Amino acid sequence: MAAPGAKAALYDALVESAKALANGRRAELVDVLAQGERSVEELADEIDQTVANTSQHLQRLLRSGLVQSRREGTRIYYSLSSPVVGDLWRIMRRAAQEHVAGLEQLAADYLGDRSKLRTITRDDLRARLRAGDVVVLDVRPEAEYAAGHIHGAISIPIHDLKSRLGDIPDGADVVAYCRGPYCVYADEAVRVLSKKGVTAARLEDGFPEWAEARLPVASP
Amino acid sequence: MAAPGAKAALYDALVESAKALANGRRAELVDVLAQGERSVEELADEIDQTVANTSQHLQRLLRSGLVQSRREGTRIYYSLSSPVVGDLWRIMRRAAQEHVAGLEQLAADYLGDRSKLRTITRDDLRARLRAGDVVVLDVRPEAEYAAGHIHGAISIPIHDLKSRLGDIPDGADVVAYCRGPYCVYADEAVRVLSKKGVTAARLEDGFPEWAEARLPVASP
DNA sequence: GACATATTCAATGGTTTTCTTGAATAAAAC
DNA sequence: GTTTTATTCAAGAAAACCATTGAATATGTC
Repeated sequence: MAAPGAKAALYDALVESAKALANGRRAELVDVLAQGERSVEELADEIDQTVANTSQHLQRLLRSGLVQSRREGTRIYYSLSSPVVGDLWRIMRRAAQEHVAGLEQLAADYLGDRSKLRTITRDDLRARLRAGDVVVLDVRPEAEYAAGHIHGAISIPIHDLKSRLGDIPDGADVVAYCRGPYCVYADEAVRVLSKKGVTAARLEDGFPEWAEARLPVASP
Repeated sequence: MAAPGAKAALYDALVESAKALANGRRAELVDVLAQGERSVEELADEIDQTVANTSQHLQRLLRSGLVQSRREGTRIYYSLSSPVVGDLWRIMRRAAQEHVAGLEQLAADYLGDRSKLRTITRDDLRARLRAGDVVVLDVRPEAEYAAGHIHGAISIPIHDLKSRLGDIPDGADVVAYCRGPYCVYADEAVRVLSKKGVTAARLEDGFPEWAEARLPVASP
Protein backbone atom coordinates (compact mmCIF):
# COMPACT_ATOMS: atom_id res chain seq x y z
CA MET A 1 0.00 0.00 0.00
CA ALA A 2 1.13 3.54 -0.72
CA ALA A 3 2.32 5.85 2.05
CA PRO A 4 -0.48 7.57 3.94
CA GLY A 5 -0.84 11.04 2.49
CA ALA A 6 0.35 9.97 -0.94
CA LYS A 7 -3.15 10.28 -2.35
CA ALA A 8 -3.63 13.71 -0.80
CA ALA A 9 -0.28 14.86 -2.15
CA LEU A 10 -1.16 13.64 -5.65
CA TYR A 11 -4.51 15.39 -5.70
CA ASP A 12 -2.94 18.53 -4.28
CA ALA A 13 -0.60 18.48 -7.27
CA LEU A 14 -3.42 17.78 -9.71
CA VAL A 15 -5.16 20.98 -8.67
CA GLU A 16 -2.07 23.15 -9.05
CA SER A 17 -3.30 24.27 -12.46
CA ALA A 18 -6.66 25.26 -10.96
CA LYS A 19 -4.96 27.18 -8.19
CA ALA A 20 -2.88 29.02 -10.75
CA LEU A 21 -6.06 30.12 -12.53
CA ALA A 22 -8.04 30.71 -9.36
CA ASN A 23 -7.54 34.44 -9.41
CA GLY A 24 -9.26 37.04 -11.54
CA ARG A 25 -6.11 38.94 -12.37
CA ARG A 26 -4.30 35.80 -13.46
CA ALA A 27 -7.28 34.83 -15.59
CA GLU A 28 -7.09 38.23 -17.27
CA LEU A 29 -3.41 37.57 -17.93
CA VAL A 30 -4.12 34.18 -19.48
CA ASP A 31 -6.88 35.71 -21.58
CA VAL A 32 -4.42 38.20 -23.05
CA LEU A 33 -1.61 35.66 -23.38
CA ALA A 34 -3.97 33.43 -25.37
CA GLN A 35 -3.59 36.05 -28.14
CA GLY A 36 0.21 35.80 -28.14
CA GLU A 37 3.26 36.60 -26.06
CA ARG A 38 3.58 39.85 -24.13
CA SER A 39 6.03 41.70 -21.91
CA VAL A 40 5.42 42.29 -18.23
CA GLU A 41 4.79 45.99 -18.63
CA GLU A 42 2.26 45.51 -21.40
CA LEU A 43 0.47 42.90 -19.34
CA ALA A 44 0.42 45.13 -16.27
CA ASP A 45 -1.20 47.78 -18.38
CA GLU A 46 -3.79 45.35 -19.76
CA ILE A 47 -4.91 44.14 -16.36
CA ASP A 48 -4.66 47.54 -14.72
CA GLN A 49 -2.25 46.53 -11.99
CA THR A 50 1.19 47.60 -10.85
CA VAL A 51 4.17 46.05 -12.59
CA ALA A 52 5.36 44.47 -9.33
CA ASN A 53 2.04 42.84 -8.71
CA THR A 54 1.75 41.66 -12.29
CA SER A 55 5.24 40.22 -12.12
CA GLN A 56 4.32 38.23 -9.04
CA HIS A 57 1.20 36.85 -10.68
CA LEU A 58 3.23 35.89 -13.73
CA GLN A 59 5.70 34.07 -11.57
CA ARG A 60 2.91 32.19 -9.91
CA LEU A 61 1.75 31.10 -13.36
CA LEU A 62 5.33 30.26 -14.25
CA ARG A 63 5.77 28.07 -11.19
CA SER A 64 2.60 26.19 -12.09
CA GLY A 65 4.01 25.54 -15.55
CA LEU A 66 1.07 27.16 -17.33
CA VAL A 67 3.18 29.90 -18.88
CA GLN A 68 6.78 30.24 -20.02
CA SER A 69 9.07 33.23 -20.39
CA ARG A 70 11.97 34.30 -22.54
CA ARG A 71 14.28 37.25 -22.24
CA GLU A 72 14.91 39.61 -25.13
CA GLY A 73 17.30 42.36 -24.17
CA THR A 74 15.89 44.10 -21.14
CA ARG A 75 12.35 42.77 -21.63
CA ILE A 76 10.90 39.45 -20.59
CA TYR A 77 8.14 38.01 -22.71
CA TYR A 78 5.58 35.61 -21.29
CA SER A 79 3.45 33.18 -23.27
CA LEU A 80 1.20 30.19 -22.68
CA SER A 81 3.09 26.90 -22.36
CA SER A 82 0.71 25.00 -24.62
CA PRO A 83 -2.76 25.05 -26.16
CA VAL A 84 -4.03 22.99 -23.21
CA VAL A 85 -3.85 26.12 -21.10
CA GLY A 86 -6.21 27.88 -23.49
CA ASP A 87 -8.52 24.87 -23.39
CA LEU A 88 -8.51 24.98 -19.61
CA TRP A 89 -9.38 28.66 -19.57
CA ARG A 90 -12.16 28.13 -22.11
CA ILE A 91 -13.81 25.28 -20.23
CA MET A 92 -13.49 27.17 -16.96
CA ARG A 93 -15.40 30.02 -18.50
CA ARG A 94 -18.04 27.62 -19.73
CA ALA A 95 -18.40 26.06 -16.30
CA ALA A 96 -18.80 29.52 -14.80
CA GLN A 97 -21.31 30.48 -17.45
CA GLU A 98 -23.46 27.44 -16.71
CA HIS A 99 -23.11 27.28 -12.96
CA VAL A 100 -21.89 30.45 -11.29
CA ALA A 101 -24.77 32.50 -9.91
CA GLY A 102 -24.90 36.13 -10.90
CA LEU A 103 -22.48 35.83 -13.78
CA GLU A 104 -24.88 37.22 -16.36
CA GLN A 105 -25.42 40.35 -14.35
CA LEU A 106 -21.68 40.88 -13.92
CA ALA A 107 -21.17 40.33 -17.64
CA ALA A 108 -23.90 42.86 -18.42
CA ASP A 109 -22.32 45.35 -16.00
CA TYR A 110 -19.03 45.13 -17.83
CA LEU A 111 -20.10 44.60 -21.42
CA GLY A 112 -23.20 46.74 -21.45
CA ASP A 113 -26.40 45.87 -23.26
CA ARG A 114 -25.65 43.33 -25.96
CA SER A 115 -29.27 42.71 -26.93
CA LYS A 116 -29.08 45.08 -29.87
CA LEU A 117 -25.83 43.70 -31.23
CA ARG A 118 -26.10 41.19 -34.01
CA THR A 119 -23.97 38.10 -33.36
CA ILE A 120 -22.98 35.31 -35.71
CA THR A 121 -21.54 31.89 -34.98
CA ARG A 122 -18.24 30.48 -36.13
CA ASP A 123 -19.96 28.14 -38.55
CA ASP A 124 -21.98 30.95 -40.08
CA LEU A 125 -18.91 33.08 -40.52
CA ARG A 126 -17.06 30.20 -42.09
CA ALA A 127 -19.85 29.69 -44.61
CA ARG A 128 -19.99 33.37 -45.42
CA LEU A 129 -16.22 33.52 -45.78
CA ARG A 130 -16.43 30.78 -48.37
CA ALA A 131 -19.17 32.64 -50.15
CA GLY A 132 -16.94 35.71 -50.01
CA ASP A 133 -19.69 38.18 -49.18
CA VAL A 134 -18.30 39.47 -45.90
CA VAL A 135 -15.54 41.72 -44.58
CA VAL A 136 -13.93 40.27 -41.48
CA LEU A 137 -12.52 42.87 -39.14
CA ASP A 138 -9.92 42.15 -36.45
CA VAL A 139 -10.17 44.93 -33.88
CA ARG A 140 -7.50 43.66 -31.47
CA PRO A 141 -4.19 45.51 -31.08
CA GLU A 142 -1.92 45.26 -34.12
CA ALA A 143 0.51 42.91 -32.35
CA GLU A 144 -2.18 40.34 -31.72
CA TYR A 145 -3.29 40.45 -35.34
CA ALA A 146 0.33 39.97 -36.34
CA ALA A 147 0.63 36.92 -34.06
CA GLY A 148 -2.23 35.21 -35.89
CA HIS A 149 -5.67 36.07 -37.22
CA ILE A 150 -8.66 34.71 -39.08
CA HIS A 151 -7.68 34.03 -42.66
CA GLY A 152 -8.76 36.96 -44.80
CA ALA A 153 -9.40 39.35 -41.91
CA ILE A 154 -8.22 42.95 -42.05
CA SER A 155 -6.77 44.71 -39.01
CA ILE A 156 -8.16 47.92 -37.59
CA PRO A 157 -7.44 48.15 -33.86
CA ILE A 158 -10.48 49.38 -32.02
CA HIS A 159 -8.78 52.63 -31.01
CA ASP A 160 -8.17 53.53 -34.65
CA LEU A 161 -11.56 52.51 -35.94
CA LYS A 162 -13.23 55.90 -35.97
CA SER A 163 -10.37 57.49 -37.90
CA ARG A 164 -10.05 54.61 -40.36
CA LEU A 165 -13.66 54.07 -41.35
CA GLY A 166 -12.55 54.87 -44.90
CA ASP A 167 -10.62 51.56 -45.00
CA ILE A 168 -13.90 49.68 -45.00
CA PRO A 169 -15.35 49.14 -48.49
CA ASP A 170 -18.64 50.87 -49.24
CA GLY A 171 -21.67 48.69 -48.68
CA ALA A 172 -19.60 46.06 -46.90
CA ASP A 173 -21.19 43.55 -44.58
CA VAL A 174 -18.82 43.50 -41.62
CA VAL A 175 -18.14 40.86 -38.98
CA ALA A 176 -15.89 42.09 -36.18
CA TYR A 177 -14.05 39.88 -33.72
CA CYS A 178 -11.57 40.27 -30.88
CA ARG A 179 -10.17 38.22 -28.01
CA GLY A 180 -13.15 36.20 -26.90
CA PRO A 181 -16.70 36.24 -25.62
CA TYR A 182 -15.93 38.60 -22.73
CA CYS A 183 -13.89 41.08 -24.74
CA VAL A 184 -15.49 44.48 -25.36
CA TYR A 185 -13.62 45.48 -28.50
CA ALA A 186 -15.85 43.79 -31.05
CA ASP A 187 -18.99 45.06 -29.30
CA GLU A 188 -17.62 48.57 -29.47
CA ALA A 189 -16.74 48.13 -33.14
CA VAL A 190 -20.24 46.96 -34.01
CA ARG A 191 -21.73 49.93 -32.19
CA VAL A 192 -19.47 52.39 -33.97
CA LEU A 193 -20.09 50.86 -37.37
CA SER A 194 -23.84 50.56 -36.93
CA LYS A 195 -24.00 54.21 -35.97
CA LYS A 196 -22.28 55.07 -39.24
CA GLY A 197 -24.79 53.03 -41.17
CA VAL A 198 -22.49 50.09 -41.83
CA THR A 199 -24.05 46.62 -41.51
CA ALA A 200 -22.05 44.93 -38.75
CA ALA A 201 -22.19 41.92 -36.44
CA ARG A 202 -19.80 40.41 -33.95
CA LEU A 203 -18.41 36.91 -33.99
CA GLU A 204 -19.84 35.09 -30.97
CA ASP A 205 -16.38 34.51 -29.53
CA GLY A 206 -12.83 35.39 -30.52
CA PHE A 207 -9.70 34.37 -32.33
CA PRO A 208 -8.48 31.69 -29.89
CA GLU A 209 -11.76 29.81 -30.23
CA TRP A 210 -11.58 30.08 -34.02
CA ALA A 211 -8.06 28.67 -34.00
CA GLU A 212 -8.98 25.94 -31.52
CA ALA A 213 -11.78 24.83 -33.86
CA ARG A 214 -9.09 24.42 -36.56
CA LEU A 215 -10.75 26.92 -38.85
CA PRO A 216 -8.57 28.74 -41.38
CA VAL A 217 -6.07 31.13 -39.80
CA ALA A 218 -3.13 33.16 -41.01
CA SER A 219 -0.10 32.97 -38.76
CA PRO A 220 3.37 34.47 -39.08
CA MET B 1 -17.81 52.99 -20.45
CA ALA B 2 -18.45 50.35 -17.79
CA ALA B 3 -17.93 51.13 -14.12
CA PRO B 4 -14.33 50.83 -12.97
CA GLY B 5 -13.94 47.45 -11.36
CA ALA B 6 -16.61 45.85 -13.52
CA LYS B 7 -14.02 43.94 -15.51
CA ALA B 8 -12.27 42.75 -12.36
CA ALA B 9 -15.59 41.65 -10.86
CA LEU B 10 -16.48 39.73 -14.03
CA TYR B 11 -13.17 37.90 -14.16
CA ASP B 12 -13.36 37.19 -10.44
CA ALA B 13 -16.69 35.48 -11.12
CA LEU B 14 -15.31 33.60 -14.12
CA VAL B 15 -12.70 31.95 -11.92
CA GLU B 16 -15.19 30.86 -9.26
CA SER B 17 -15.26 27.38 -10.77
CA ALA B 18 -11.47 27.19 -10.62
CA LYS B 19 -11.46 28.33 -7.00
CA ALA B 20 -14.00 25.67 -6.17
CA LEU B 21 -11.69 23.03 -7.61
CA ALA B 22 -8.50 24.59 -6.28
CA ASN B 23 -8.25 22.23 -3.34
CA GLY B 24 -7.07 18.64 -3.32
CA ARG B 25 -9.88 17.39 -1.07
CA ARG B 26 -12.54 19.00 -3.22
CA ALA B 27 -10.94 17.48 -6.31
CA GLU B 28 -11.14 14.08 -4.64
CA LEU B 29 -14.81 14.73 -3.99
CA VAL B 30 -15.48 15.67 -7.60
CA ASP B 31 -13.59 12.60 -8.75
CA VAL B 32 -15.90 10.38 -6.71
CA LEU B 33 -19.04 12.34 -7.61
CA ALA B 34 -18.17 11.87 -11.28
CA GLN B 35 -19.15 8.22 -10.70
CA GLY B 36 -22.59 9.11 -9.35
CA GLU B 37 -24.30 10.71 -6.37
CA ARG B 38 -23.14 10.06 -2.81
CA SER B 39 -24.07 10.96 0.75
CA VAL B 40 -21.89 13.15 2.94
CA GLU B 41 -20.78 10.35 5.18
CA GLU B 42 -19.76 8.12 2.30
CA LEU B 43 -17.84 10.99 0.77
CA ALA B 44 -16.09 11.78 4.04
CA ASP B 45 -15.00 8.17 4.19
CA GLU B 46 -13.75 8.24 0.59
CA ILE B 47 -11.57 11.29 1.08
CA ASP B 48 -10.46 10.33 4.57
CA GLN B 49 -11.68 13.47 6.30
CA THR B 50 -14.09 14.27 9.09
CA VAL B 51 -17.74 14.62 8.23
CA ALA B 52 -17.77 18.26 9.32
CA ASN B 53 -14.85 19.13 7.10
CA THR B 54 -16.29 17.21 4.17
CA SER B 55 -19.61 18.98 4.64
CA GLN B 56 -17.91 22.34 4.46
CA HIS B 57 -16.07 21.43 1.28
CA LEU B 58 -19.32 20.22 -0.23
CA GLN B 59 -20.99 23.46 0.62
CA ARG B 60 -18.19 25.36 -1.00
CA LEU B 61 -18.80 23.31 -4.15
CA LEU B 62 -22.51 23.91 -3.80
CA ARG B 63 -22.06 27.67 -3.56
CA SER B 64 -19.97 27.60 -6.74
CA GLY B 65 -22.79 25.76 -8.49
CA LEU B 66 -20.58 22.83 -9.49
CA VAL B 67 -22.57 20.32 -7.44
CA GLN B 68 -26.17 19.97 -6.35
CA SER B 69 -27.78 18.21 -3.42
CA ARG B 70 -31.04 16.52 -2.60
CA ARG B 71 -32.39 15.28 0.69
CA GLU B 72 -33.69 11.75 1.14
CA GLY B 73 -34.86 11.12 4.67
CA THR B 74 -32.05 11.95 6.99
CA ARG B 75 -29.36 11.75 4.30
CA ILE B 76 -28.28 14.38 1.82
CA TYR B 77 -26.98 13.21 -1.52
CA TYR B 78 -24.58 15.30 -3.57
CA SER B 79 -23.98 15.01 -7.31
CA LEU B 80 -22.31 16.96 -10.10
CA SER B 81 -24.50 19.70 -11.57
CA SER B 82 -23.68 18.80 -15.17
CA PRO B 83 -21.22 16.96 -17.38
CA VAL B 84 -19.30 20.21 -17.83
CA VAL B 85 -17.96 19.77 -14.30
CA GLY B 86 -16.50 16.41 -15.26
CA ASP B 87 -15.00 17.97 -18.38
CA LEU B 88 -13.43 20.67 -16.25
CA TRP B 89 -11.91 18.17 -13.88
CA ARG B 90 -10.58 16.10 -16.77
CA ILE B 91 -8.90 18.98 -18.54
CA MET B 92 -7.50 20.24 -15.26
CA ARG B 93 -5.86 16.89 -14.76
CA ARG B 94 -4.48 17.01 -18.26
CA ALA B 95 -3.05 20.49 -17.71
CA ALA B 96 -1.42 19.28 -14.51
CA GLN B 97 -0.07 16.20 -16.25
CA GLU B 98 1.54 18.28 -18.98
CA HIS B 99 2.76 21.21 -16.95
CA VAL B 100 2.99 20.63 -13.21
CA ALA B 101 6.51 19.74 -12.15
CA GLY B 102 6.93 16.63 -10.03
CA LEU B 103 3.53 15.19 -10.83
CA GLU B 104 4.88 11.92 -12.20
CA GLN B 105 6.80 11.24 -9.02
CA LEU B 106 3.74 11.93 -6.87
CA ALA B 107 1.65 9.66 -9.09
CA ALA B 108 4.25 6.92 -8.77
CA ASP B 109 4.34 7.38 -4.98
CA TYR B 110 0.60 6.82 -4.78
CA LEU B 111 -0.01 4.33 -7.56
CA GLY B 112 3.15 2.30 -7.29
CA ASP B 113 5.07 0.92 -10.22
CA ARG B 114 2.80 0.73 -13.23
CA SER B 115 5.49 -0.28 -15.69
CA LYS B 116 4.56 -3.95 -15.49
CA LEU B 117 0.84 -3.40 -15.91
CA ARG B 118 -0.56 -3.86 -19.36
CA THR B 119 -2.79 -0.95 -20.39
CA ILE B 120 -5.18 -0.67 -23.29
CA THR B 121 -6.81 2.37 -24.81
CA ARG B 122 -10.51 3.11 -25.11
CA ASP B 123 -10.43 2.52 -28.84
CA ASP B 124 -8.71 -0.83 -28.43
CA LEU B 125 -11.23 -1.95 -25.85
CA ARG B 126 -14.07 -0.86 -28.04
CA ALA B 127 -12.75 -2.92 -30.94
CA ARG B 128 -12.24 -5.94 -28.72
CA LEU B 129 -15.71 -5.56 -27.28
CA ARG B 130 -17.12 -5.71 -30.77
CA ALA B 131 -15.04 -8.77 -31.48
CA GLY B 132 -16.38 -10.22 -28.23
CA ASP B 133 -13.10 -11.77 -27.11
CA VAL B 134 -12.73 -9.93 -23.83
CA VAL B 135 -14.22 -9.89 -20.32
CA VAL B 136 -14.65 -6.35 -19.04
CA LEU B 137 -14.43 -6.06 -15.29
CA ASP B 138 -15.78 -3.10 -13.30
CA VAL B 139 -13.95 -3.06 -9.96
CA ARG B 140 -15.57 0.05 -8.50
CA PRO B 141 -17.99 -0.22 -5.57
CA GLU B 142 -21.31 -1.83 -6.46
CA ALA B 143 -23.22 1.48 -6.22
CA GLU B 144 -21.06 3.08 -8.87
CA TYR B 145 -21.54 0.13 -11.21
CA ALA B 146 -25.26 0.44 -10.62
CA ALA B 147 -25.19 4.14 -11.50
CA GLY B 148 -23.73 3.36 -14.92
CA HIS B 149 -21.04 1.14 -16.42
CA ILE B 150 -19.41 0.07 -19.66
CA HIS B 151 -21.90 -1.92 -21.68
CA GLY B 152 -21.27 -5.60 -21.13
CA ALA B 153 -19.04 -5.18 -18.08
CA ILE B 154 -19.44 -7.39 -15.03
CA SER B 155 -19.14 -6.02 -11.50
CA ILE B 156 -16.69 -7.34 -8.96
CA PRO B 157 -15.74 -4.60 -6.47
CA ILE B 158 -12.02 -4.66 -5.81
CA HIS B 159 -12.49 -5.68 -2.18
CA ASP B 160 -14.37 -8.82 -3.24
CA LEU B 161 -12.09 -9.76 -6.09
CA LYS B 162 -9.95 -12.33 -4.29
CA SER B 163 -12.99 -14.21 -3.00
CA ARG B 164 -14.83 -14.07 -6.31
CA LEU B 165 -12.13 -15.17 -8.72
CA GLY B 166 -14.42 -18.05 -9.61
CA ASP B 167 -16.82 -15.62 -11.29
CA ILE B 168 -14.27 -15.05 -14.01
CA PRO B 169 -14.55 -17.52 -16.88
CA ASP B 170 -11.59 -19.84 -17.39
CA GLY B 171 -9.09 -18.64 -19.93
CA ALA B 172 -10.71 -15.21 -20.06
CA ASP B 173 -8.83 -12.19 -21.31
CA VAL B 174 -9.73 -9.53 -18.77
CA VAL B 175 -9.76 -5.75 -18.99
CA ALA B 176 -10.35 -4.03 -15.65
CA TYR B 177 -11.41 -0.43 -15.19
CA CYS B 178 -12.36 1.88 -12.35
CA ARG B 179 -12.82 5.62 -11.72
CA GLY B 180 -10.11 7.14 -13.84
CA PRO B 181 -6.42 7.36 -14.57
CA TYR B 182 -5.45 8.10 -10.95
CA CYS B 183 -7.60 5.41 -9.38
CA VAL B 184 -5.77 2.43 -7.88
CA TYR B 185 -8.54 -0.16 -8.07
CA ALA B 186 -7.95 -1.38 -11.61
CA ASP B 187 -4.20 -1.53 -11.00
CA GLU B 188 -4.79 -3.67 -7.97
CA ALA B 189 -7.16 -5.90 -9.92
CA VAL B 190 -4.64 -6.46 -12.69
CA ARG B 191 -1.97 -7.34 -10.13
CA VAL B 192 -4.24 -9.81 -8.36
CA LEU B 193 -5.41 -11.44 -11.59
CA SER B 194 -1.94 -11.66 -13.11
CA LYS B 195 -0.68 -13.37 -9.98
CA LYS B 196 -3.40 -15.98 -10.41
CA GLY B 197 -2.36 -16.57 -13.99
CA VAL B 198 -5.25 -14.68 -15.55
CA THR B 199 -4.42 -12.49 -18.54
CA ALA B 200 -5.39 -8.98 -17.49
CA ALA B 201 -4.90 -5.35 -18.51
CA ARG B 202 -6.27 -2.08 -17.27
CA LEU B 203 -8.22 0.44 -19.31
CA GLU B 204 -6.07 3.57 -19.61
CA ASP B 205 -8.65 5.67 -17.82
CA GLY B 206 -12.05 5.10 -16.25
CA PHE B 207 -15.78 5.02 -16.69
CA PRO B 208 -16.38 8.81 -16.83
CA GLU B 209 -13.95 9.13 -19.75
CA TRP B 210 -15.63 6.22 -21.51
CA ALA B 211 -19.02 7.85 -21.09
CA GLU B 212 -17.71 11.25 -22.14
CA ALA B 213 -16.40 9.71 -25.35
CA ARG B 214 -19.97 8.53 -26.01
CA LEU B 215 -18.98 4.89 -26.11
CA PRO B 216 -21.62 2.29 -25.25
CA VAL B 217 -22.73 2.39 -21.62
CA ALA B 218 -25.46 0.77 -19.58
CA SER B 219 -27.28 3.13 -17.25
CA PRO B 220 -30.19 2.60 -14.89
C1' DG C 1 -42.24 13.46 23.37
C1' DA C 2 -37.57 11.28 23.96
C1' DC C 3 -33.96 9.39 21.28
C1' DA C 4 -30.75 8.24 17.40
C1' DT C 5 -28.66 9.48 13.08
C1' DA C 6 -26.96 12.49 9.40
C1' DT C 7 -25.68 16.88 8.47
C1' DT C 8 -24.70 21.68 9.27
C1' DC C 9 -23.21 25.69 11.98
C1' DA C 10 -20.03 28.59 14.62
C1' DA C 11 -15.80 29.67 16.75
C1' DT C 12 -10.68 29.08 16.85
C1' DG C 13 -6.01 29.16 15.24
C1' DG C 14 -2.62 28.37 11.82
C1' DT C 15 -1.46 28.90 6.94
C1' DT C 16 -1.77 30.93 2.38
C1' DT C 17 -3.02 34.57 -0.73
C1' DT C 18 -2.93 39.22 -2.33
C1' DC C 19 -1.75 43.97 -2.78
C1' DT C 20 1.45 47.68 -1.52
C1' DT C 21 5.81 49.78 -1.02
C1' DG C 22 10.57 50.40 -1.63
C1' DA C 23 14.88 48.32 -2.63
C1' DA C 24 17.74 45.18 -5.60
C1' DT C 25 19.19 43.06 -10.35
C1' DA C 26 20.19 42.62 -15.01
C1' DA C 27 20.75 44.22 -19.59
C1' DA C 28 21.33 48.18 -22.68
C1' DA C 29 22.55 52.99 -23.72
C1' DC C 30 25.51 56.68 -23.11
C1' DG D 1 31.58 53.36 -15.53
C1' DT D 2 27.45 55.71 -14.79
C1' DT D 3 22.63 56.01 -16.05
C1' DT D 4 18.29 54.26 -17.74
C1' DT D 5 14.82 50.82 -18.30
C1' DA D 6 12.44 46.49 -17.34
C1' DT D 7 11.80 43.22 -14.08
C1' DT D 8 12.23 40.85 -9.73
C1' DC D 9 12.82 40.55 -4.73
C1' DA D 10 11.60 41.27 0.15
C1' DA D 11 8.81 42.72 3.93
C1' DG D 12 4.42 43.77 5.86
C1' DA D 13 -0.66 43.95 6.60
C1' DA D 14 -5.42 42.62 5.50
C1' DA D 15 -8.20 39.03 3.86
C1' DA D 16 -9.33 34.34 2.61
C1' DC D 17 -8.69 29.52 3.32
C1' DC D 18 -8.61 25.15 5.90
C1' DA D 19 -8.78 21.60 9.60
C1' DT D 20 -10.51 20.99 14.25
C1' DT D 21 -13.75 21.03 17.83
C1' DG D 22 -18.13 21.02 20.01
C1' DA D 23 -22.78 22.58 19.66
C1' DA D 24 -27.08 22.99 16.92
C1' DT D 25 -30.59 21.41 13.52
C1' DA D 26 -33.49 18.32 10.90
C1' DT D 27 -35.51 13.94 9.94
C1' DG D 28 -37.02 9.47 11.29
C1' DT D 29 -37.85 5.84 14.92
C1' DC D 30 -39.45 4.22 19.26
